[in-house]
Amino acid sequence: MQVERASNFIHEIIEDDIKANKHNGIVQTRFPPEPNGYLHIGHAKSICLNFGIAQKYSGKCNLRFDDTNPAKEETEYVDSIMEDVRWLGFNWDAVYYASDYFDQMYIWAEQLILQGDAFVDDSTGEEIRLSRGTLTEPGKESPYRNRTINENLELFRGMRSGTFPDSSKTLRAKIDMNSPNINMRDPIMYRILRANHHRTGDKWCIYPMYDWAHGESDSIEKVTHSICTLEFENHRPLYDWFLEKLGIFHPRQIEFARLNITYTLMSKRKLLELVNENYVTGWDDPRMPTICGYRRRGYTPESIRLFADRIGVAKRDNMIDVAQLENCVREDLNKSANRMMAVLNPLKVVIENYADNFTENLNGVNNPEDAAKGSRTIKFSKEIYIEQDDFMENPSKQFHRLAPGTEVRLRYAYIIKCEKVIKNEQGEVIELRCSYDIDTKSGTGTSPKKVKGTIHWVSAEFGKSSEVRLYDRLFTIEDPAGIKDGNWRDAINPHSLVVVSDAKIEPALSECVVGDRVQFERLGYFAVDKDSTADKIVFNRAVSLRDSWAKIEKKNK
RNA sequence: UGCCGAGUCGUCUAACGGUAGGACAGCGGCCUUUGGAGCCGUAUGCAGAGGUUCGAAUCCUCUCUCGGCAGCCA
Repeated sequence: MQVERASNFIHEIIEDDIKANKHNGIVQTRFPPEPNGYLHIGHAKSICLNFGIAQKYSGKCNLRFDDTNPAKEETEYVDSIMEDVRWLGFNWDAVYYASDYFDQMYIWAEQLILQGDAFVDDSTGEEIRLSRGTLTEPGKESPYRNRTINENLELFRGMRSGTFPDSSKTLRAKIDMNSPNINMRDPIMYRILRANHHRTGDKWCIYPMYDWAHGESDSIEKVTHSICTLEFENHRPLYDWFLEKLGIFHPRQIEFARLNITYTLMSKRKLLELVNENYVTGWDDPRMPTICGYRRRGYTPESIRLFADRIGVAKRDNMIDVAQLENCVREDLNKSANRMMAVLNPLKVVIENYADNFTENLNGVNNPEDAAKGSRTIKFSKEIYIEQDDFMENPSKQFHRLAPGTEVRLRYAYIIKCEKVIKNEQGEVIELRCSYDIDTKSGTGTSPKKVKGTIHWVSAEFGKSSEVRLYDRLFTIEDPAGIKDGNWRDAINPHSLVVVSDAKIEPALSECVVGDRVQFERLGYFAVDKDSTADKIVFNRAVSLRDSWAKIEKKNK
């Protein structure tokens, strides 16, 4: 799909730079995830932005794992991140790891020590916290701040070689404890931490902090535009300070507002908790806002890219209506998904005047939006299932479906009339007896008869059984992250998953394979889940169709 | 209370001193063998107050509101 990229303030900056021949007109970006969790749709926004810029301006975009904290990072996450970026449809120019640069960073750290711009601090974590000051009060200088260059160098080498216990010392940039920007109050560059790193193993016992690693990694990669989210805005002075002190290639950091979606949580930490506390079945649970969750649910990469394009990029905080995302999914799937028939809540219908043991082959169009998708044969028989919702014993005037004595068209088949309603002892409707009009067969064009409604159905004889999982928003309130008093867990929607264990599907549907996406006519878009077995295929509802009847019903209440 | 940043329809997003436009959501209608899709129409917005200007969402001043920052996380 051709995604037209709307212009935004970052594109403008880049276009100005190109015009000014900055960096000889070269554009280099990067997507820098920390491999400590799965990617979510917020990352997708960033991925589309960074890779999209590379495409638009004939530049390059790297994938770089920001793996400076071995305590949290795992190879499992690295693998999933690469899979998700590829699935979204992007190819990186190179894969790098911040850990690839540990040696270079170490050399640069010694350079700063030599320049008198960094020192080894023996203060404890508590002491550092206390001396940092507050938002309104300046900090106090560490008593170790004025060590000699040689002493600092010796101690720092000791830190690296494992002479000192974990957390007993840090390397700090020597900047300004009075700075109104707390990030500039002698920020920590290295901490001593004996942890096995997913790539460097036990080679290092000191690890660089984000601020000390990020800009330097960008610089090594000659990133021209280092795009990150708003919470790093206050870090930019420090980002620039390091690069200036080092005198190395200086990328420009640009911040944009991260994505928020209604009824959705977007923090990796909270998503991890949802997984660990079994509120969902895993990172790829179709209710999760993760890339793999959406993938499993049936969303397409195109739909997510379209969404990223539609929502734009700016600096103001935002809360995107989840309907916006769902609309993108519908828009894409409407074009690409084949139509099939499935009945979620079956109500048996016996067509009394239809011959016993007779069947007919009907023709169903696979996709009215795409003639190339062809058609299929659907078998019709005397006993069928229709949707319980498509029958109403005492209908309102606006109800266009089946009711006692009324007529409705069966999609691709005949017009039937409800002759008799059969109920059980509890008074529930369990079966309908209908008659069909042989002159109304679909496609013949011979019948002058018009009916207002057309409903879907599945042959009782030829249909198959299926499990269908209906997903709804995971949270009951628009901004679960914004809950002040109380727990976001309280806002979890207890009905976010409804399992239909015995849905009836037309035979062609049972031939679908995992990942296939189809439209169940009049119901929504569904995707075959990986839990499917040879005996039972499982469908996930990606998104329902727009339901104007539901709207009418709602209004009448 | 310090610093940084942001305020445009309900929600997003455009406008670069010259008619406030688009998308989603809403509403009304058309069409329809999916109450789908599509099509048409429609309401709602420049945080406030001053100023500069022939003309301000845009430039200036003040005010208000919201967000971020006090991890050896990123």
